[in-house]
Amino acid sequence: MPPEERRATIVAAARRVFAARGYHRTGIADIVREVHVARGTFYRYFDSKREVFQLVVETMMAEVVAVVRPIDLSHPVVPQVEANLDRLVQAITAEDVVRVLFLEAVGIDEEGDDVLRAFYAAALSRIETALRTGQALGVIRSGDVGLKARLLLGLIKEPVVQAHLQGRPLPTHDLVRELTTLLRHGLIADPTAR
Amino acid sequence: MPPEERRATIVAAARRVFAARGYHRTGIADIVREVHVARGTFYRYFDSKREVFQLVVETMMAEVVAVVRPIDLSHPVVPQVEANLDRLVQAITAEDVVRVLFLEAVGIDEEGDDVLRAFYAAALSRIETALRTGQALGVIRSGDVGLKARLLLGLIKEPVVQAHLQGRPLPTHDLVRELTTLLRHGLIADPTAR
Amino acid sequence: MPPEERRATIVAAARRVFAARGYHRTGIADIVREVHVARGTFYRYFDSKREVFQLVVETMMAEVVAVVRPIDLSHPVVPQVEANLDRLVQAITAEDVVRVLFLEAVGIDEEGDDVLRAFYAAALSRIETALRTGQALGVIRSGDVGLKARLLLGLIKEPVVQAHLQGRPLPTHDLVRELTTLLRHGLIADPTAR
Amino acid sequence: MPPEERRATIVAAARRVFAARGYHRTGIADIVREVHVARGTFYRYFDSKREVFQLVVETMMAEVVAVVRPIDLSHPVVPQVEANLDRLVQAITAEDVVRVLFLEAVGIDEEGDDVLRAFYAAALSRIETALRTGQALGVIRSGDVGLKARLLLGLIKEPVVQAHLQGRPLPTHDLVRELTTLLRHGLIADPTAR
DNA sequence: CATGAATGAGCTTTCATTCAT
DNA sequence: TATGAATGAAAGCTCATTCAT
Repeated sequence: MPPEERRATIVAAARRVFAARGYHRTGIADIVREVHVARGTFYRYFDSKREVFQLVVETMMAEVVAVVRPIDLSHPVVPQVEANLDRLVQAITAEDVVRVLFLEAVGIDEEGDDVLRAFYAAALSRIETALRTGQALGVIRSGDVGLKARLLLGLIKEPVVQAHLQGRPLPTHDLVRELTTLLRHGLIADPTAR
Repeated sequence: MPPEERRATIVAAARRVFAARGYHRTGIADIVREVHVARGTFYRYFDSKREVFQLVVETMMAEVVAVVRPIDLSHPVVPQVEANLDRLVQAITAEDVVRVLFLEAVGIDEEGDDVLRAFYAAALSRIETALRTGQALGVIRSGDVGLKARLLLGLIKEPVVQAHLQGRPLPTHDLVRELTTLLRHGLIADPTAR
Repeated sequence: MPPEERRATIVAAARRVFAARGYHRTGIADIVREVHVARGTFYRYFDSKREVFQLVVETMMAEVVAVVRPIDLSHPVVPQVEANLDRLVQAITAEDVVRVLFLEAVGIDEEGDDVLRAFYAAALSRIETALRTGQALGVIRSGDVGLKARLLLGLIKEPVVQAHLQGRPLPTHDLVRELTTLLRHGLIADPTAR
Repeated sequence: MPPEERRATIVAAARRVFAARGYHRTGIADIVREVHVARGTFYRYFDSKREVFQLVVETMMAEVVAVVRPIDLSHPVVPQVEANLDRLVQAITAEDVVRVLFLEAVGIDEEGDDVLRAFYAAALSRIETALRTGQALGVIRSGDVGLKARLLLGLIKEPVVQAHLQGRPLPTHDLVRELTTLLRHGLIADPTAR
């Protein structure tokens, strides 16, 4: 098996195990058992447990980010935003993403927290930019975009996390509908326009 | 030092250490060093590290819950809700509460997750009841209260968590204002009427 | 409660607990719980767990020894020997004596082993003296009394220990009868016939 | 070093240490120091201290049992019995066997006691069968074989244990001779004379 | 390059003993 | 004298990481 492929296999296995058991309860033993590879082999591809975990986390971050497409202002904006929202919820609803990215990735160590911080900073900054654009276009209520961005983040993240915790499936479309309704009549500048 | 006081001292120290280092990076050694007490003394008061942690978590849950007062429908509702919100945000903004309750308490073990699940279930159920009352009074938009409750939870939790992660202070009043604005024009049945 | 009485109460409790749980599984906590006395009080009367245990052991040794009465050669010997045997078996059949003296007292530490050694040395020496007297009287087969004494000891101890281990009661009189028959005639039915 | 060999080395070391210091005074540290192996290595091969100890005990039991060969009734019985006796005494005279099997194995925990019980039950049952055969052949005195078996056990075990306790060597052949004499004729010189 | 046995620091927990009250 | 809270050494065990084969 070519190195890159082996490496990928290990990451995939690690992802599965981390998602199933969490970071702390996962041992290298669990990962190598899953890949059918010896312990030593694992350490040929990664320096530490921390490293694979970080890789898994960053892969997930990339996946989530990739799903959000830039808004093309020369086309109707709302459907694009809704499609983004839909894909985003879809992406973060995946069992392993919720568990690893939202529940396990936090508090491992300083370095891990840095990466997490950077991820959320980037996400928030992107939302803020979008909001500012919206304000300039007069479709987003004026005011502090920083707070608005964080509120938006919570609107998306929390239902997903709660559904995971309670072990119930989350109907993506219902969530998006409820969410957009909330946004339209609360965040949209001129609700009477509808 | 009377037993109850000593016990409280240990819990307090544990709370500080867990908040500073997280559950997994905290050793009994850290806790007893903080209280200036011998290892054995810790185990006179608690059966295990898990037990103190759970106690700290449940104490925090109680603190958070205690802050939310029942709404008296014979008085104006909005100020009461806003006061509740204000106190709630205040309570969960505390550094140690964010870290321990929102970031560390998750995924320790099955029993811990059960407690957490129960906590959120109770919180959501309380929010849902309030929403249903609001719907009956015609001040809350109709529709699934379950999803609405989760959205509300996210609106409150996420800004707090983000502020903690980014290490920035959260201006409670700004948050509450922003939040109520969002709620008024999004969740309130007929914004034009007001 | 006068000191001597208290001391005795503690020893008695210790004896019960040691008999029930063995030396290693017994904690000072178990003993003081049994006497309804504080830990500190225990240490006012004894220097260590080892010390009470040793006291219990030595008490038992004394009890066992006390039961064996000197043979009066001016009276018929056999009934006296049989009465001694009977009392001896009775004494060591007591649940606590078997457990503590025969099973737990061994291997605690060098000092404890010394006491045990001395006990058995005294017992064996007493048996040897009796055997020698018997030989002089022509009622005991000639030969090494050392070995004979050890064989005799085993004849008495082992059935008691086995009954304890298997949790079955030991019919004292049957044992003594079987034992005296063996001593009188051996186990082999008709040696001359072979 | 091949795993089986390493495992065996550890068991051998454990056996030595348990024999020298007893179960309770032996730490994993003592064992691994003896094998020149790290603590972790020990736990690669055994789940716990209890487990190796049990293995050592059961190995000894097997060794002792293996030494006793079935009697072939088509050949002279007495020499076969005496050879068995000789080998048996030889086997249990080994310093480590006496200490571990006879003195330390008792009272560790319920499971250990079960194994011990089973061992003695099997041994006694084997002796009883032999005695019954002997009775059928008319060479063993009639009467309860249960008690007789326990007496026999004591005749063999006790001299060995005593020799160990007193730190004196036990002349196997003398013991066997004395023992067979006792079995043949009893201890009393001339019972009919009285 | 792959293996898996070996490592050892570090963890939680126990418990005989001490000592201030 | 009696108390029981406090002590801390030491135990058994885990697991991320290393390294000889």
